[in-house]
Amino acid sequence: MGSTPQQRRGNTRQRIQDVALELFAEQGYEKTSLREIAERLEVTKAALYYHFKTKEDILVSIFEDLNRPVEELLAWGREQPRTLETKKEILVRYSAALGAAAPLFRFMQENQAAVRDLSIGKTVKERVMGLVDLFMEPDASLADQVRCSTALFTMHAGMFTIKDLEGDPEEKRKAVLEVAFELVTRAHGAESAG
Amino acid sequence: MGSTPQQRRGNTRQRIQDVALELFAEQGYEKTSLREIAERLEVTKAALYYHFKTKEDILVSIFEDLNRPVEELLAWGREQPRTLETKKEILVRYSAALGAAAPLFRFMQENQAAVRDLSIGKTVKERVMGLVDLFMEPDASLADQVRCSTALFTMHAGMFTIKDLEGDPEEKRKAVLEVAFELVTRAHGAESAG
Amino acid sequence: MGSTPQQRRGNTRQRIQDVALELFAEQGYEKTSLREIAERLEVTKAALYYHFKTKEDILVSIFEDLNRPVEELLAWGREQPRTLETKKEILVRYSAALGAAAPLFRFMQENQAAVRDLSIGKTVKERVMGLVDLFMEPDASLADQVRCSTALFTMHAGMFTIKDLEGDPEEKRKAVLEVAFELVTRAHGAESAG
Amino acid sequence: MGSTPQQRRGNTRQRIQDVALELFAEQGYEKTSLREIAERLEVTKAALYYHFKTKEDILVSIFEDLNRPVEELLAWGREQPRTLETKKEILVRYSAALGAAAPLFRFMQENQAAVRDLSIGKTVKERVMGLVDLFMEPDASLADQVRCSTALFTMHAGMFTIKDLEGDPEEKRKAVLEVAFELVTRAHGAESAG
DNA sequence: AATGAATGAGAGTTCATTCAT
DNA sequence: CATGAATGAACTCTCATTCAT
Repeated sequence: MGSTPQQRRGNTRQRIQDVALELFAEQGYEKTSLREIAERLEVTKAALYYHFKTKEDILVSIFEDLNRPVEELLAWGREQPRTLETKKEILVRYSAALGAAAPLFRFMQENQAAVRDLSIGKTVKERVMGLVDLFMEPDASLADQVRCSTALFTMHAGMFTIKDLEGDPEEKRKAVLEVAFELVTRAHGAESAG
Repeated sequence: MGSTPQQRRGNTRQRIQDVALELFAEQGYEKTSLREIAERLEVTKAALYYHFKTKEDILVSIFEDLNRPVEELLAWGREQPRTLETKKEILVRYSAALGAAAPLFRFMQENQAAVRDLSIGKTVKERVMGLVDLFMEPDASLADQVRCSTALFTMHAGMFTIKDLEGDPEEKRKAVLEVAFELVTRAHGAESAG
Repeated sequence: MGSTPQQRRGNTRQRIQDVALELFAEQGYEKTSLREIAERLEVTKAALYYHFKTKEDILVSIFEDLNRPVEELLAWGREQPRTLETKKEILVRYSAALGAAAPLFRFMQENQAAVRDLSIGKTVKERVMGLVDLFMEPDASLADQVRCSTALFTMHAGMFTIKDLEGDPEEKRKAVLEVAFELVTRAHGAESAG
Repeated sequence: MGSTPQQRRGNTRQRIQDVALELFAEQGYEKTSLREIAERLEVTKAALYYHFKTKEDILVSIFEDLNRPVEELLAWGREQPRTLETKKEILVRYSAALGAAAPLFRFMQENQAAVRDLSIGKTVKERVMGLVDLFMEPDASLADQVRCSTALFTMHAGMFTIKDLEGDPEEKRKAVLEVAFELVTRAHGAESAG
């Protein structure tokens, strides 16, 4: 059963993306060869090149597809009032976005050096900085800036560091969110109170 | 005068490590070739093999040298009473250790996928988990476990994420420590108070 | 209005030949890929295969079309008396034939190695030798043989070497013809006078 | 007894150049693969890359070695008085230079398109134009310019076109020279007489 | 303490070509 | 009249590694 050659027709592009992301996340970008991807799909390397211009292009296409929700979140966040409620809502939504594209974000977390040198590097950096900006008050102290960065980072780390902790995944996600809330709340309160 | 060939004699091993670490941190482990290292040192690739058995061995030797303080910190921490004071002292010392070997830790942070597959991967993971254990109370809640992980992670992130923030490096280090303190304190207080 | 898809209908074959020749002349036969040809025509590679059996077949078809006048000139020449007047007339007609299919002859001049290995190679060589034979007296001295070859070659060279010289193209063509006349005349005179 | 591996040591670079030139001249630059060169030498492709940076670099190195006499001839020619005697002497010397590096010049003649796109293309063109300049009087008529170009071109053609004519090679070389003399003499006389 | 010469394996990429639709 | 999808073979080039000297 499964996927006969006939059934596969027309979704090869998608299947390449799926397998590639799986392998990129598992082994890293550099260590994953196109031969490996092709073999796992039972097509030839040349078939990959029918669908994508380069190896990098495979990653770019994955990124563009899966990163869109984050992009939208960023746009949404920029139009909201800078309240604590908004910030919490952003964290909740971000957590959902990360969960929905976990392999991609795990990959980016674990291959920062590789990603930095790729064409998506610039975008990734801008996205992260854009999000941190949504949490940060204009005149935030250094410690508060660290708190906001850390809040975001905690969630990224939650993708894979925390996965070694035992416990129900959903509860872990909540725990991560709780700590992120805490950090952002503190950073928020400090300014509005000060 | 700089370093004439004569002066260099006998410290080639050290120079290889320095250049290798620099390049590993800059470009990643996989993307750095032995040719590149050799060229920058103006020796041949074969010379590298006189001093090190393999490419991986170069990294291992760097890691063994620069990770020693962390190893010692871990040993020390395990003999201390599990007080909040101890935990804070560990954070202070860890911060110093990270600062002293910044390129290595930046490298490990940005190349987690590569490191994981190398022989040092297991050790690195144990080291991190060992440190987190020093902060964690035996019956800590999930949220507290996240707090402790995050405290450590905040410091790693401080190596490179925070470097984009403006401000005096020393003050940034303090700000990072402050947030880490906060997280560990909360995790500590929750248990002893509960 | 240019060439809308509708207008293009039915002359795709011709358009392929045009674009292919243009690229072959520009970049050489080997360096020109079918992908490139197809892209420039905004059709798929498979479309090329609807009209031509192979890449080589494209070139063959171009050659067969554009070389016909030379073929006819050769046949005509063979039926004429071997006078100096005839020889000059052949040169004049050959010059016109070259001018009318300049890109093809430039291509052949600049890609002799490639042409030689293709199926047209044999024909091309026979054509050139056939023409030289029309100039050459049966018992011509070696120097006269060289003169006749050179006369023809001068005209080929005129396609592209001389194009770096400044001056009106039409005048250059005449200058080339003049020199070719000279060479053929000398070779002719030597024999008839000797 | 032929070339045992021991005997080969130390002249591999030279042998690569020899075999490469042979194949380039035989089949063209593009159609000659590094695999082919390596196989004929019974070394691996990687060995070629120990001695040369790229495929193109192999050709460049051959060109630099074998083109030197032409370079020197050009320099010499520029310091001589612009007499007919000088021009003839240049032709004689050029003929010798071409004969000494026949495979290279045959290659360049038959692969003009490929050569043009390579890094040596510019140099080749300058060399030819430089030589033609040595023959050309400043105010030469178009026909005389063609004569001078043709004189040079005749010699290049002599490398391979004329090789189909029967006769002793040395006598053919003389015949070619004779025709070249004639062309240059006419171009020279026209000006000094005019 | 180091080099020169080489290798085997494999990388990413491109090519002309095929064929069911 | 043409496309979409794919292939097999080949390409140039780079890599970590070896070893006699």
